[in-house]
Amino acid sequence: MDDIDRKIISFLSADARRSLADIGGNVNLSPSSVNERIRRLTAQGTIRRFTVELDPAAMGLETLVYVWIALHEDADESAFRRYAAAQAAILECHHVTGRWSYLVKIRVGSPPEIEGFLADLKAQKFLGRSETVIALSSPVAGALVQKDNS
Amino acid sequence: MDDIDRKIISFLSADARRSLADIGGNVNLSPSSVNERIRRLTAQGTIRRFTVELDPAAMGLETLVYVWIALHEDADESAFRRYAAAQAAILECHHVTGRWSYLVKIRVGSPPEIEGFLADLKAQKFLGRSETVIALSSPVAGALVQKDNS
DNA sequence: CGTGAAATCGACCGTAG
DNA sequence: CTACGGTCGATTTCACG
Repeated sequence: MDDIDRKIISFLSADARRSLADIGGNVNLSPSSVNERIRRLTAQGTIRRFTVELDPAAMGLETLVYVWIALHEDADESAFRRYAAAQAAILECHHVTGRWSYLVKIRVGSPPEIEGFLADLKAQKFLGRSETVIALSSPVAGALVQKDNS
Repeated sequence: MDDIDRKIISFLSADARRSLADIGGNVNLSPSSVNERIRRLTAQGTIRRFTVELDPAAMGLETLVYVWIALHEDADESAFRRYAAAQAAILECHHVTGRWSYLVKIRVGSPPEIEGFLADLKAQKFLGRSETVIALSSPVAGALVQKDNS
């Protein structure tokens, strides 16, 4: 991982379809050398995948919500993790320090859908207490990328 | 936005380098038709960009942190938004409902670096109160994609 | 890491439904 | 308005120096 690798990653982040020749011109390397570096970065997992960033509104996911969760005291924690991974609406789920045990980030079409999400969590007996925080606007939005289901 | 568009987006999400012919074979369309649809999805902004998903550890960003922020009472809110957008460590910044005004998601190399981040926020006179939450592990991690600085 | 050849791919056209 | 097939230039890829 040298400086050239970082530059290549930066170029690919901005536009993953730029040609090897184009990238090579910017880092003073031949197309095949750039190709070899990308191949290596991908093979060793530094680059996880080539993907597309999507517009949440166009995907019908305009409402961004964070839910703090304290698990029900006899909830199966690994079952909860599997549940979280399988739910399409759950973009992130983190085990966190502080008063709550999990922080879950979800995207839904509109605020009323939050209720169904919480109801399902409750029906699965995972939920102890929770606190819901809705994002009103996002000065820094974060990329919307579909979950990796591999 | 029909069902074929959604399938194409799903294929591109999993691997944005798949050939038009390959995708076309899976959705029963000719390569040029697939190309036309991707071109349209990109032009209308549904696909924002082609990019790469990165391994946080390989990028030296193993520590994921959420910071709740209540702005200093005479902080310039739009200046804060510009600051947030410019900070490389800030992956997301949302104006939220509830007791706090902003929720900020950052990634740093290690926990000690959080202190510097908070100190800078304070030095800029943005910070009223704050509460820091560290992610211990992430059952559903969320894609790491470099910020779009366009 | 660079060069050059070969295979593959994507961009563009006219045309058709 | 969207899909198709064919052509051409560009791009990736591979063996070799």
